[in-house]
Amino acid sequence: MSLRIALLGLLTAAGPASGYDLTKLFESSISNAWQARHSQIYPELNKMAADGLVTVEEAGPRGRKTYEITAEGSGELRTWLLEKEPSRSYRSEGALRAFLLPMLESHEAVALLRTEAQAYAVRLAELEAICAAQPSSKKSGFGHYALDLGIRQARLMRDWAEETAAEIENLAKET
Amino acid sequence: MSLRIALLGLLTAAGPASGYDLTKLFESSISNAWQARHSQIYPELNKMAADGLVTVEEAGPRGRKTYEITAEGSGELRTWLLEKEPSRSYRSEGALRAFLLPMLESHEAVALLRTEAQAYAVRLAELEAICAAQPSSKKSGFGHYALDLGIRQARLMRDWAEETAAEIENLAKET
DNA sequence: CAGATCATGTAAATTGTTACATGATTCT
DNA sequence: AGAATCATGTAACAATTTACATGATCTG
Repeated sequence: MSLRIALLGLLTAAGPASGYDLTKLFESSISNAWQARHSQIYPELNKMAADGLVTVEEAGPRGRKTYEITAEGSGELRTWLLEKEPSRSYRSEGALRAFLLPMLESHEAVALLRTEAQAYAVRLAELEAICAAQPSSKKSGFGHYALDLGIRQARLMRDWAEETAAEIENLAKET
Repeated sequence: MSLRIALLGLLTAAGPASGYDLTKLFESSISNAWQARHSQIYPELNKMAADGLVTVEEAGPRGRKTYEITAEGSGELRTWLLEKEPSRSYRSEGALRAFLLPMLESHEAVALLRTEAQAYAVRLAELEAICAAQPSSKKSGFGHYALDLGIRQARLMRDWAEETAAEIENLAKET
């Protein structure tokens, strides 16, 4: 379901687009929130067309097909946002690693955490660059809130990894 | 792969356990990091036994089977932690909702965010209660770091939802 | 003894990843 | 002309969810 919602959202935010365009939008615009490969996107778009949520215009060079959201599609999206009970379930390899940290030697755990902190610092810088590049007029456009959330999350992970590394180092020193 | 790792981790943290026990441990201990249903856990344990990562003792009432991690299993877990490049990809319905917020009327978005903030406040309180109940001796045991991370994340979501609701409310007032 | 809980499984459907396959157009 | 990129798809496999199915043991 969420894939379908993400596609409807992108078609709302960016206007008519091809599967190829949407694949790239997944990478550039919404990758903080959801991911999908073209092999999942193309069949889903065809199903959505069959369900009347989008229209297809088969034209353009290289067999390009352009999809456009229909009124029914917009309705579906609104209903999902306003009426569907959100699923807050969460899967994260990073959190799984956090759970397992105590089975490592202190120095191993610290090294792992420092590497994580570094990776999240890089992501944070990337997201902040995107944010800075945004014209202030777009401050409330699509993606703005998701970007803010992504920045907060990257900062959280960086800080958590750094602080936890320091904490474990201190614990190790005491003994 | 991550399911297998989570199971090995739980068997390391909690000692020998049945599939049923592990199903409950997923809910109580590691739900912040990963989730799995019994229908996924039982077959996976059998595969792991076939691969020599755990041993099975078929005994106990009601056909209960007890699984114990082997040296090979521990090795697999350590290798995963220390050598596998972490995947930082992330899927979250909450972030998807954040992306889509601008398509709603201000008052709808604000209502949605306030509900989210409330839900995350509840989760935060639950996690903090678990943390407070923990004896200080367990401060560095399994789950401790994951719990800290979970608390930070719940707080982040609550604050983000609240602040964003306030921001949208202000923007709406200005016009 | 009835209801709750313990305990294990399988099947079908959905979702997501990786790999395979193909051809058109544009750019240098 | 050759390389890069645009553009679409399918197939096989892996992971996950939901539903179906069954029976043992404990508790009041």
